[in-house]
Amino acid sequence: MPSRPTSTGGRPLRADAQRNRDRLLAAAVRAFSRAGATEVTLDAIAKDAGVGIGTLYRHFPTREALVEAAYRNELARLCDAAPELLQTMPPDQALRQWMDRFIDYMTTKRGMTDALRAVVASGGNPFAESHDRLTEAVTTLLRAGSAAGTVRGDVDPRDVVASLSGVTLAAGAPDQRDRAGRMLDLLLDGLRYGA
Amino acid sequence: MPSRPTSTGGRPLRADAQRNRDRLLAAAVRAFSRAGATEVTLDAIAKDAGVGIGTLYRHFPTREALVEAAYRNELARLCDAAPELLQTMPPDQALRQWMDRFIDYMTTKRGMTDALRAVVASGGNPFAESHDRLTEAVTTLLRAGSAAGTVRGDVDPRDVVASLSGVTLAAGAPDQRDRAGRMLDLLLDGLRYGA
DNA sequence: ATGCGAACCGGAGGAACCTCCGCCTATGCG
DNA sequence: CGCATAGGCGGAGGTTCCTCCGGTTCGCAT
Repeated sequence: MPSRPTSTGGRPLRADAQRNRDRLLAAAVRAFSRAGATEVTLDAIAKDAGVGIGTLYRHFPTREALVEAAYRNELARLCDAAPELLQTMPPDQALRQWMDRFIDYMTTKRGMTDALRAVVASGGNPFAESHDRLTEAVTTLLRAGSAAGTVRGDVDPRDVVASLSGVTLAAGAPDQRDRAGRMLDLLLDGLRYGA
Repeated sequence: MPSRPTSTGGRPLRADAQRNRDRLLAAAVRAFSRAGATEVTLDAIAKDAGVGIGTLYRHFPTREALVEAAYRNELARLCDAAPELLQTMPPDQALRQWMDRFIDYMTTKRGMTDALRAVVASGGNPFAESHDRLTEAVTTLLRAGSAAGTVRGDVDPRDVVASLSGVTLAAGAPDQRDRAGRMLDLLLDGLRYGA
């Protein structure tokens, strides 16, 4: 089973298509880490990757899609941290810590919020992967808390993911980090209420 | 004290400027109620108002500014409803009801979310008015709840406003109305926790 | 009425976005 | 190996955004 190189399923990409896709992604990561993801022109990325603008749009129909794909790896690592946190501290603390990291990550990677909106808004196709991972991580944390009796058990993890993204979208600017923190406090209190 | 016609303070606008401003606003309201605020070109609004595009941009530097100004009246009415609600039901119910209305309003007026982001994000100049009114309404509701003992008293109303906008931004699509409702539940539980 | 400076008007124009479609090439088959 | 074709390539061009500045108008003081 030699790894299906394409991302969204379907039949494997043609060799040239795959090459171009990789180049685009590489160029995007380069560009995004140099400047905020919002202030990079897609034309520039396409040129840097050595492909036409049309090719970029075929692979990534929207700017958000490109950003999401560029950061997918790091986002996955963040999700992987959830089980690890649970091994070193009580569930409710782990939940809080993980959420803090999430916010930190989102506010750091400027332009990530663009992608986040898409990830959360669409149960749709292209973002399903990241969306599922996020939901999975939150589910794990919630279950552990519920089992320990420190978090109520009647909450849909997807609502929590949406709330998290709400915090990011509403207070995602780096200079509002403390407000985001207080919003997390509120959310966590809600998750504890009656538990 | 014959009413200062300009919106953001400073000296009153010159007569022609005021006239153009009014025309622009009228054209914007017309356009926004015909189609979603996101899919109207600013050039079209300017033309409809009979002014140059430059004039539009001078009065409303961003699309959000225009949207916010266009809806300011209705938003104010929403805020005015807070005290009235308090006279007909217990504070925590009033709070909930008011939040529901808020979400309804935001999801109805397509394109309003664009403005909302700006309203909340910036303590800055042009949105100060709406931001203050919103905060004021929430403060009223929170205080009443706190006095009645059904809402905790140690919460900054601005954080609640931000959370509300978070709900809108993350679940503002009309087909996610039920999710938004559950997110409100969570928020309200957080506001009750330990109260 | 008249003159003057401050403030406003308007649209030309450059930048970015995104679509659309004719050309080209990788891939599989005879 | 040579051909047919599905599928990918790329960039010209229409659209919208937003800025910038020369010309005009307003409002006040005289």
